[in-house]
Amino acid sequence: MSSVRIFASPSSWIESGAVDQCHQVAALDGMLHVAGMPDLHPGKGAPIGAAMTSTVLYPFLVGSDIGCGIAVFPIGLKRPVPEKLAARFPDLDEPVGADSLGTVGRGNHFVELARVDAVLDAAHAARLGLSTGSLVLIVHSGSRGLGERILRRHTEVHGAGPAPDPVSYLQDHDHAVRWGALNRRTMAERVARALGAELGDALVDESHNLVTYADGVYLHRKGAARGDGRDVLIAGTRGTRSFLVAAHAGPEANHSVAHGAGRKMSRADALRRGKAKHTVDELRRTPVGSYVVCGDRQLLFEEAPTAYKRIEQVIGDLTAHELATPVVSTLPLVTYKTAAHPAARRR
DNA sequence: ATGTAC
Repeated sequence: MSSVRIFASPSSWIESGAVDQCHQVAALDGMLHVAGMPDLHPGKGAPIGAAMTSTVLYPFLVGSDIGCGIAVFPIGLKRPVPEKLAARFPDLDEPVGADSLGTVGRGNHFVELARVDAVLDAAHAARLGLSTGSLVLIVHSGSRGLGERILRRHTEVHGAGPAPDPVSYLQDHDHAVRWGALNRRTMAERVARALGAELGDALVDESHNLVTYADGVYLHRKGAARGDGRDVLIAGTRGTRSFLVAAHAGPEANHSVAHGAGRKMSRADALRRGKAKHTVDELRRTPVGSYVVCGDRQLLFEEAPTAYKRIEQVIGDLTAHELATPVVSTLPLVTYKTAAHPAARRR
Protein backbone atom coordinates (compact mmCIF):
# COMPACT_ATOMS: atom_id res chain seq x y z
CA MET A 1 0.00 0.00 0.00
CA SER A 2 1.54 3.28 -1.10
CA SER A 3 1.31 6.64 0.64
CA VAL A 4 1.15 10.32 -0.36
CA ARG A 5 2.37 13.23 1.71
CA ILE A 6 2.34 16.88 0.66
CA PHE A 7 4.79 19.19 2.42
CA ALA A 8 2.87 22.44 2.37
CA SER A 9 1.12 24.45 5.08
CA PRO A 10 -2.67 24.86 4.85
CA SER A 11 -2.17 28.47 3.77
CA SER A 12 -0.03 27.40 0.79
CA TRP A 13 -2.24 27.02 -2.23
CA ILE A 14 -1.63 23.83 -4.21
CA GLU A 15 -3.58 23.20 -7.40
CA SER A 16 -5.92 20.25 -6.81
CA GLY A 17 -4.93 18.72 -10.17
CA ALA A 18 -1.38 18.34 -8.90
CA VAL A 19 -2.53 16.53 -5.74
CA ASP A 20 -4.73 14.30 -7.95
CA GLN A 21 -1.64 13.48 -10.02
CA CYS A 22 0.24 12.47 -6.85
CA HIS A 23 -2.53 9.99 -6.02
CA GLN A 24 -2.61 8.70 -9.61
CA VAL A 25 1.14 8.09 -9.44
CA ALA A 26 0.79 6.44 -6.03
CA ALA A 27 -1.67 3.97 -7.57
CA LEU A 28 0.83 2.72 -10.16
CA ASP A 29 2.20 -0.81 -9.81
CA GLY A 30 5.10 -1.03 -7.38
CA MET A 31 4.77 2.50 -5.93
CA LEU A 32 5.87 2.97 -2.33
CA HIS A 33 5.64 6.67 -1.40
CA VAL A 34 4.95 10.01 -3.10
CA ALA A 35 6.27 13.18 -1.44
CA GLY A 36 4.89 16.46 -2.80
CA MET A 37 7.05 19.55 -2.30
CA PRO A 38 5.59 23.01 -1.52
CA ASP A 39 6.18 24.03 -5.17
CA LEU A 40 4.00 21.14 -6.41
CA HIS A 41 2.08 21.87 -9.62
CA PRO A 42 0.54 19.80 -12.42
CA GLY A 43 2.80 18.40 -15.11
CA LYS A 44 2.27 16.35 -18.25
CA GLY A 45 1.00 13.07 -16.81
CA ALA A 46 3.03 13.35 -13.63
CA PRO A 47 3.28 16.09 -10.99
CA ILE A 48 6.15 18.58 -10.92
CA GLY A 49 7.67 19.14 -7.49
CA ALA A 50 7.48 15.52 -6.35
CA ALA A 51 9.80 12.73 -5.21
CA MET A 52 8.40 9.25 -5.86
CA THR A 53 9.71 5.85 -4.74
CA SER A 54 8.86 2.48 -6.27
CA THR A 55 10.16 -1.03 -6.79
CA VAL A 56 10.20 -0.49 -10.59
CA LEU A 57 11.66 2.33 -12.70
CA TYR A 58 9.20 4.63 -14.51
CA PRO A 59 11.07 6.85 -17.00
CA PHE A 60 8.04 9.13 -17.52
CA LEU A 61 8.17 10.14 -13.82
CA VAL A 62 11.53 11.82 -14.50
CA GLY A 63 10.31 13.28 -17.79
CA SER A 64 12.21 14.40 -20.85
CA ASP A 65 14.59 16.93 -19.34
CA ILE A 66 16.72 14.30 -17.58
CA GLY A 67 19.48 15.95 -15.53
CA CYS A 68 17.88 19.38 -15.47
CA GLY A 69 19.18 21.25 -12.44
CA ILE A 70 20.49 24.42 -10.90
CA ALA A 71 24.14 25.33 -10.38
CA VAL A 72 25.59 28.31 -8.49
CA PHE A 73 29.05 29.66 -9.31
CA PRO A 74 30.89 32.47 -7.53
CA ILE A 75 31.76 35.21 -10.01
CA GLY A 76 33.90 38.34 -9.59
CA LEU A 77 32.96 41.67 -11.19
CA LYS A 78 34.01 45.19 -10.35
CA ARG A 79 30.95 47.31 -11.05
CA PRO A 80 27.83 45.28 -11.85
CA VAL A 81 25.51 47.63 -13.75
CA PRO A 82 22.53 45.54 -14.96
CA GLU A 83 21.83 47.25 -18.34
CA LYS A 84 25.49 47.31 -19.33
CA LEU A 85 26.09 43.68 -18.35
CA ALA A 86 22.85 42.55 -20.02
CA ALA A 87 24.17 43.87 -23.35
CA ARG A 88 27.36 41.84 -22.95
CA PHE A 89 25.78 38.44 -22.32
CA PRO A 90 26.70 35.91 -25.05
CA ASP A 91 24.06 34.27 -27.27
CA LEU A 92 23.21 31.18 -25.20
CA ASP A 93 20.83 29.86 -27.85
CA GLU A 94 23.85 29.29 -30.10
CA PRO A 95 25.63 26.01 -29.25
CA VAL A 96 29.33 25.51 -28.65
CA GLY A 97 30.46 22.92 -31.20
CA ALA A 98 28.32 20.33 -32.94
CA ASP A 99 25.47 19.48 -30.53
CA SER A 100 23.47 21.77 -28.23
CA LEU A 101 26.13 22.04 -25.48
CA GLY A 102 26.33 25.43 -23.82
CA THR A 103 22.72 26.37 -24.62
CA VAL A 104 20.09 27.36 -22.08
CA GLY A 105 16.89 26.10 -23.73
CA ARG A 106 13.45 27.57 -23.07
CA GLY A 107 10.63 27.29 -20.57
CA ASN A 108 11.70 28.11 -17.02
CA HIS A 109 15.43 27.82 -17.81
CA PHE A 110 17.66 30.84 -17.25
CA VAL A 111 21.17 32.07 -16.51
CA GLU A 112 21.21 34.77 -13.85
CA LEU A 113 23.80 37.09 -12.43
CA ALA A 114 22.67 37.66 -8.85
CA ARG A 115 23.86 39.34 -5.68
CA VAL A 116 23.67 37.91 -2.15
CA ASP A 117 21.31 40.35 -0.39
CA ALA A 118 21.04 38.60 2.98
CA VAL A 119 23.03 36.06 4.97
CA LEU A 120 20.67 33.81 6.93
CA ASP A 121 23.17 31.25 8.29
CA ALA A 122 26.46 33.05 8.88
CA ALA A 123 28.64 30.00 9.57
CA HIS A 124 27.36 28.07 6.57
CA ALA A 125 27.59 31.10 4.26
CA ALA A 126 31.19 31.67 5.42
CA ARG A 127 32.06 28.05 4.56
CA LEU A 128 30.77 28.74 1.03
CA GLY A 129 32.71 31.99 0.87
CA LEU A 130 29.53 34.04 0.59
CA SER A 131 28.70 37.33 2.28
CA THR A 132 26.29 40.17 1.63
CA GLY A 133 27.17 41.68 -1.75
CA SER A 134 28.82 38.50 -3.13
CA LEU A 135 28.03 37.94 -6.81
CA VAL A 136 26.97 34.55 -8.11
CA LEU A 137 25.94 33.07 -11.44
CA ILE A 138 22.85 30.86 -11.17
CA VAL A 139 22.37 28.45 -14.09
CA HIS A 140 19.11 26.52 -14.50
CA SER A 141 19.20 24.21 -17.49
CA GLY A 142 19.22 20.56 -18.45
CA SER A 143 20.17 17.99 -21.05
CA ARG A 144 18.27 19.63 -23.96
CA GLY A 145 17.60 17.21 -26.82
CA LEU A 146 19.64 14.39 -25.30
CA GLY A 147 17.27 13.65 -22.41
CA GLU A 148 14.27 14.10 -24.67
CA ARG A 149 15.61 11.42 -27.06
CA ILE A 150 16.25 9.01 -24.16
CA LEU A 151 12.66 9.31 -22.90
CA ARG A 152 11.22 9.12 -26.42
CA ARG A 153 13.16 5.92 -27.18
CA HIS A 154 11.59 4.32 -24.09
CA THR A 155 8.10 5.77 -24.61
CA GLU A 156 7.85 4.69 -28.26
CA VAL A 157 8.00 1.06 -27.13
CA HIS A 158 6.74 1.03 -23.54
CA GLY A 159 4.63 4.19 -23.19
CA ALA A 160 4.21 5.17 -19.53
CA GLY A 161 5.10 1.64 -18.42
CA PRO A 162 8.18 0.73 -16.41
CA ALA A 163 11.61 0.18 -17.96
CA PRO A 164 12.01 -3.57 -18.63
CA ASP A 165 15.80 -3.08 -18.70
CA PRO A 166 16.47 -0.47 -16.00
CA VAL A 167 20.25 -0.89 -16.25
CA SER A 168 20.20 0.16 -19.90
CA TYR A 169 17.91 3.13 -19.17
CA LEU A 170 20.06 4.17 -16.21
CA GLN A 171 23.21 4.16 -18.36
CA ASP A 172 21.62 6.63 -20.79
CA HIS A 173 20.06 8.58 -17.89
CA ASP A 174 23.33 8.92 -15.99
CA HIS A 175 25.01 10.20 -19.14
CA ALA A 176 22.28 12.85 -19.53
CA VAL A 177 22.70 13.87 -15.86
CA ARG A 178 26.46 14.38 -16.38
CA TRP A 179 25.80 16.17 -19.67
CA GLY A 180 23.35 18.54 -17.93
CA ALA A 181 25.99 19.49 -15.34
CA LEU A 182 28.58 20.01 -18.10
CA ASN A 183 26.06 22.15 -20.00
CA ARG A 184 25.58 24.39 -16.94
CA ARG A 185 29.35 24.69 -16.40
CA THR A 186 29.87 25.47 -20.09
CA MET A 187 27.30 28.28 -19.98
CA ALA A 188 28.81 29.73 -16.82
CA GLU A 189 32.22 29.82 -18.54
CA ARG A 190 30.74 31.44 -21.66
CA VAL A 191 29.08 34.17 -19.60
CA ALA A 192 32.14 34.79 -17.40
CA ARG A 193 34.37 35.10 -20.48
CA ALA A 194 31.95 37.52 -22.17
CA LEU A 195 31.71 39.68 -19.03
CA GLY A 196 35.47 39.56 -18.40
CA ALA A 197 34.74 38.07 -14.98
CA GLU A 198 36.52 35.47 -12.90
CA LEU A 199 34.56 32.26 -12.29
CA GLY A 200 34.98 29.88 -9.37
CA ASP A 201 34.07 26.22 -8.95
CA ALA A 202 30.37 25.47 -8.48
CA LEU A 203 29.18 26.00 -4.89
CA VAL A 204 26.02 24.05 -5.66
CA ASP A 205 24.91 21.91 -8.59
CA GLU A 206 21.91 19.68 -8.03
CA SER A 207 19.70 18.05 -10.62
CA HIS A 208 15.97 18.04 -9.84
CA ASN A 209 14.92 15.66 -12.65
CA LEU A 210 16.57 12.30 -12.08
CA VAL A 211 16.17 8.80 -10.71
CA THR A 212 18.51 7.06 -8.27
CA TYR A 213 18.56 3.44 -7.14
CA ALA A 214 19.41 1.98 -3.73
CA ASP A 215 18.45 -1.25 -1.96
CA GLY A 216 15.79 -2.31 -4.44
CA VAL A 217 14.09 1.11 -4.49
CA TYR A 218 13.99 3.60 -7.37
CA LEU A 219 13.68 7.22 -6.20
CA HIS A 220 12.30 9.41 -8.99
CA ARG A 221 12.60 13.16 -8.64
CA LYS A 222 10.62 15.50 -10.90
CA GLY A 223 11.10 19.13 -9.97
CA ALA A 224 12.52 18.01 -6.62
CA ALA A 225 16.18 18.30 -5.64
CA ARG A 226 18.25 15.87 -3.60
CA GLY A 227 17.72 16.94 -0.03
CA ASP A 228 19.99 14.50 1.79
CA GLY A 229 22.57 16.76 3.41
CA ARG A 230 23.24 18.84 0.30
CA ASP A 231 23.13 22.54 -0.46
CA VAL A 232 20.46 23.46 -3.01
CA LEU A 233 19.57 26.68 -4.79
CA ILE A 234 15.79 27.08 -4.80
CA ALA A 235 14.93 29.50 -7.57
CA GLY A 236 12.47 32.32 -7.18
CA THR A 237 11.35 34.12 -10.33
CA ARG A 238 12.78 36.59 -12.85
CA GLY A 239 12.26 39.55 -10.56
CA THR A 240 12.26 38.10 -7.05
CA ARG A 241 14.70 36.48 -4.63
CA SER A 242 16.16 33.00 -4.76
CA PHE A 243 17.38 31.03 -1.72
CA LEU A 244 20.42 28.85 -1.21
CA VAL A 245 19.45 26.32 1.47
CA ALA A 246 21.08 23.52 3.42
CA ALA A 247 18.78 20.55 2.79
CA HIS A 248 18.24 17.85 5.41
CA ALA A 249 15.07 16.06 4.30
CA GLY A 250 14.25 12.65 5.72
CA PRO A 251 12.44 9.56 4.38
CA GLU A 252 8.91 11.05 4.70
CA ALA A 253 10.01 13.67 2.13
CA ASN A 254 11.84 11.00 0.12
CA HIS A 255 15.05 12.87 1.02
CA SER A 256 14.07 15.74 -1.26
CA VAL A 257 13.36 19.47 -1.31
CA ALA A 258 11.56 21.91 -3.65
CA HIS A 259 13.30 23.23 -6.76
CA GLY A 260 11.68 26.63 -7.15
CA ALA A 261 8.70 28.86 -6.52
CA GLY A 262 6.40 26.59 -8.55
CA ARG A 263 3.93 27.81 -11.16
CA LYS A 264 0.57 28.99 -9.90
CA MET A 265 -0.74 29.63 -13.43
CA SER A 266 -0.53 27.54 -16.56
CA ARG A 267 1.52 29.06 -19.38
CA ALA A 268 -1.70 29.80 -21.30
CA ASP A 269 -3.23 31.62 -18.29
CA ALA A 270 -0.01 33.51 -17.59
CA LEU A 271 0.11 34.70 -21.21
CA ARG A 272 -3.53 35.82 -21.28
CA ARG A 273 -3.56 37.47 -17.85
CA GLY A 274 -0.03 38.83 -18.18
CA LYS A 275 -0.84 40.68 -21.40
CA ALA A 276 -3.72 42.42 -19.59
CA LYS A 277 -1.62 43.23 -16.53
CA HIS A 278 1.98 43.95 -17.60
CA THR A 279 3.89 45.78 -20.29
CA VAL A 280 6.92 44.14 -21.90
CA ASP A 281 9.07 46.94 -20.48
CA GLU A 282 8.11 46.29 -16.86
CA LEU A 283 8.87 42.58 -17.27
CA ARG A 284 12.28 43.39 -18.77
CA ARG A 285 13.17 45.96 -16.13
CA THR A 286 11.93 44.47 -12.87
CA PRO A 287 10.85 46.18 -9.60
CA VAL A 288 14.09 45.00 -7.94
CA GLY A 289 16.12 46.83 -10.61
CA SER A 290 17.22 43.75 -12.50
CA TYR A 291 17.21 43.35 -16.26
CA VAL A 292 15.71 40.38 -18.13
CA VAL A 293 17.26 39.49 -21.50
CA CYS A 294 14.42 37.89 -23.48
CA GLY A 295 13.60 38.62 -27.11
CA ASP A 296 10.60 36.28 -26.95
CA ARG A 297 7.61 38.32 -25.76
CA GLN A 298 5.39 35.29 -25.21
CA LEU A 299 8.02 33.66 -22.99
CA LEU A 300 8.35 36.91 -21.03
CA PHE A 301 4.63 36.79 -20.14
CA GLU A 302 4.62 33.03 -19.48
CA GLU A 303 7.52 33.47 -17.07
CA ALA A 304 6.26 36.64 -15.37
CA PRO A 305 6.86 36.63 -11.60
CA THR A 306 3.07 36.81 -11.07
CA ALA A 307 2.72 33.38 -12.77
CA TYR A 308 4.62 31.84 -9.84
CA LYS A 309 3.97 31.34 -6.14
CA ARG A 310 5.84 33.46 -3.62
CA ILE A 311 9.26 31.91 -3.04
CA GLU A 312 9.20 33.02 0.62
CA GLN A 313 6.13 30.81 1.15
CA VAL A 314 7.89 27.80 -0.38
CA ILE A 315 11.00 28.38 1.75
CA GLY A 316 8.78 28.90 4.82
CA ASP A 317 7.08 25.55 4.21
CA LEU A 318 10.44 23.77 3.82
CA THR A 319 11.69 25.36 7.04
CA ALA A 320 8.47 24.61 8.97
CA HIS A 321 8.71 20.93 7.97
CA GLU A 322 12.42 20.91 8.83
CA LEU A 323 13.42 19.90 5.31
CA ALA A 324 15.89 22.75 4.83
CA THR A 325 17.60 25.72 6.49
CA PRO A 326 18.07 28.95 4.48
CA VAL A 327 21.74 29.98 4.08
CA VAL A 328 21.61 33.09 1.88
CA SER A 329 19.09 34.85 -0.33
CA THR A 330 19.99 36.41 -3.67
CA LEU A 331 18.47 39.17 -5.79
CA PRO A 332 18.77 39.13 -9.58
CA LEU A 333 20.87 41.72 -11.47
CA VAL A 334 20.62 40.26 -14.98
CA THR A 335 18.57 37.24 -16.02
CA TYR A 336 19.21 35.76 -19.45
CA LYS A 337 16.26 33.81 -20.90
CA THR A 338 16.86 33.90 -24.65
CA ALA A 339 18.56 36.21 -27.15
CA ALA A 340 17.49 39.85 -26.90
CA HIS A 341 16.82 40.23 -30.63
CA PRO A 342 15.36 37.03 -32.13
CA ALA A 343 14.88 38.69 -35.55
CA ALA A 344 18.65 39.05 -35.88
CA ARG A 345 19.22 35.34 -35.35
CA ARG A 346 19.98 33.09 -38.29
CA ARG A 347 17.79 30.05 -38.72
C1' DA B 1 10.92 21.22 -21.86
C1' DT B 2 11.59 19.54 -26.09
C1' DG B 3 12.08 18.97 -31.41
C1' DT B 4 9.04 19.13 -34.99
C1' DA B 5 4.96 19.70 -37.46
C1' DC B 6 1.58 22.99 -38.79
